[in-house]
Amino acid sequence: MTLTQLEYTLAVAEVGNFTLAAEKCFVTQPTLSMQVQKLEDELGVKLFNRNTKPIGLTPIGSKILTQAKTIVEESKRMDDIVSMEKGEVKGEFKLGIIPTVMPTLLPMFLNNFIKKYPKVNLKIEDLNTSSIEEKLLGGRLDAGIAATPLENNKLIEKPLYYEPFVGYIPKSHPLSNLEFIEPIDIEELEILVLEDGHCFRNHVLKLCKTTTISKSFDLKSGSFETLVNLVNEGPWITILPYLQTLKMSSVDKANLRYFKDPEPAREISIVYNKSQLKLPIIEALSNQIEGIIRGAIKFDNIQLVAPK
Amino acid sequence: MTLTQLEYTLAVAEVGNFTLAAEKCFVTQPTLSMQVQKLEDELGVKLFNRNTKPIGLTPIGSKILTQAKTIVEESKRMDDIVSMEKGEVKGEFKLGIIPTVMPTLLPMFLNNFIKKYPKVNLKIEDLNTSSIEEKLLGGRLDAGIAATPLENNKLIEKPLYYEPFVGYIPKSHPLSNLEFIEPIDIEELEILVLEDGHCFRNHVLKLCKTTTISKSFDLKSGSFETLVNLVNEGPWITILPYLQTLKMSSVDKANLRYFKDPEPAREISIVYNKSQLKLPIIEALSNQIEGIIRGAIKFDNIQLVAPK
DNA sequence: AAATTTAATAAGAAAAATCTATAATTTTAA
DNA sequence: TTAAAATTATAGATTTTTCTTATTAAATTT
Repeated sequence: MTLTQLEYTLAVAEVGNFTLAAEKCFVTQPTLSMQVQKLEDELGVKLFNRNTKPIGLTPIGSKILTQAKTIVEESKRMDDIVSMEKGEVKGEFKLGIIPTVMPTLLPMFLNNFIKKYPKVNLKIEDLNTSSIEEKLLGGRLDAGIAATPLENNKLIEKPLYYEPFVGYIPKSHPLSNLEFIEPIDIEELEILVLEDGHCFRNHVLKLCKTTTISKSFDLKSGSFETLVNLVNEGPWITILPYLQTLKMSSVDKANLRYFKDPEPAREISIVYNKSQLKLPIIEALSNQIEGIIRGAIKFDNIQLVAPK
Repeated sequence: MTLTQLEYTLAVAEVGNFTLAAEKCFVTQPTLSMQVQKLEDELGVKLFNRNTKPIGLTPIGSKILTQAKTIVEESKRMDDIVSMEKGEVKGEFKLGIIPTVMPTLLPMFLNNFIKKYPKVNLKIEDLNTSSIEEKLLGGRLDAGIAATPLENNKLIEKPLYYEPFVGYIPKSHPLSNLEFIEPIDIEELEILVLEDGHCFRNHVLKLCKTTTISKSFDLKSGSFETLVNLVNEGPWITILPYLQTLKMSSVDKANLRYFKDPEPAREISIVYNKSQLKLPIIEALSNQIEGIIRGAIKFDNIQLVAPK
């Protein structure tokens, strides 16, 4: 049994086809077929059922493949251990980012990061907070960027920045006359928030000290753009995270009303597993983001709002 | 990186010497040296410090070797999965047995077992109950034989037999006149028990409803033989497990006094991890033991004494 | 039923793992 | 301190394994 055999076998199980699997492994189809056969011979069991359309696993095959997966995964960690110890910033890095941070933060650092660390193979995915926690614990994610504190003692949080909340209030609304707003000004009925599942929704609801939103309609949107457009057309207001307001048109910007000091804000952190593998990449990433944010957010006096 | 390279490297770390490691791996020394070098080259780090007398690991080497160990261990499980699924009784099997069971039980089944299942490579170790639990959870043991219930919900217990307790009372002692004894007859001061750490000690103390033994001397012995010899010479009595009494001399046997129905007894079980790998071996082993015990212990009416 | 896709087989080429022989180095002992 | 012994590294030959190309066989699609 060799690691190569296990990798080839996993590829077949994944794509359900010997020819494609061979491509994926950068070898010819006979090579891959023979290695899979050798493994089957050595173990003395058929792993695949070659008769079905996408090639299927035999019952014992699926148990063996599960084990093969853990062996291959453990063997891939070897490189991480070396990079870790050498302090090298390289290798695959799976990063999850919550949707209310992704569109504003990612463009700010991605380009520079991949130029500065070309050996890092970033895999970015948008995930809500609970998926991030779950995948981090399962080792299917190397780090996440989320609103904190999470109060999960199996994960490490390193705060990156504090992002103030900003009110978006159209001219037609009475609050528009105020120079600075306060949480107490806002009534639950008039505020539009993101659909359930976004922690930013919780932030806003918490800020306004209300637990349920009962309106004459039900809004399911995950985009701040939709919210802003709706607010422009109706009798409502909404609350945005600061970074979201930077790229707005100057017309929309006129509708922004900042909170009175101390400004309510959310804490955005990079979150990772206690195993601490890939620490060099995590540090490179967080330093880069912190550097960029220092130029974008001037935070003097903020009041933290928890996401949970 | 290949599994072979990892195995060779682990062997060097274990024996601290390339030449011996090569022998252990059934290859020549240059072969092993070159493979270790290839691994070092591929990872880009020196794993061993060749200058020290027994070859030592570099700091990064020791981290890599830890990972190598888990990879190799996981890959060895592959065969177990196959045997498991095929129901084959073969492969390495690490069994821990508590010291108060080992000397009586082992001779009863070992010879027959290795004849009947020559493909099983039994590794037997005497371990106290807590070591068994710990090693089972850590995967360093495949099964244990111990007094139960353990009340550990991460382990599975399968009772093998119930072993009554028997009093050993010299003629000089007043209790010697009774045909059957009862727990209530026994005073804590007159009973000799095994040293701390043996669960049989707990059994006996529990039976006699006493928690501490305060004597004019302190006995540290793990052997029933010592106990019996002491009892023969002094004003004390002791309690033995039934199987221990079978091979006694007829002189000593005359000092045995059985308990009145229901006889107090301990439960001896085979204990194993929930992962249930190696179930075929576990079943073969427990069937064999049960079969043999059926002939040795006729248990009618017993009263279970817990070990904890 | 013909064409296409997909997996298995065969035979040779390339790569690798291993061996024997030997050199270099370190350790031990005189 | 030097000679002998033990241990590791290197070199070249040999065997084994892996991989490729070419082809066959089987299954699926048209």
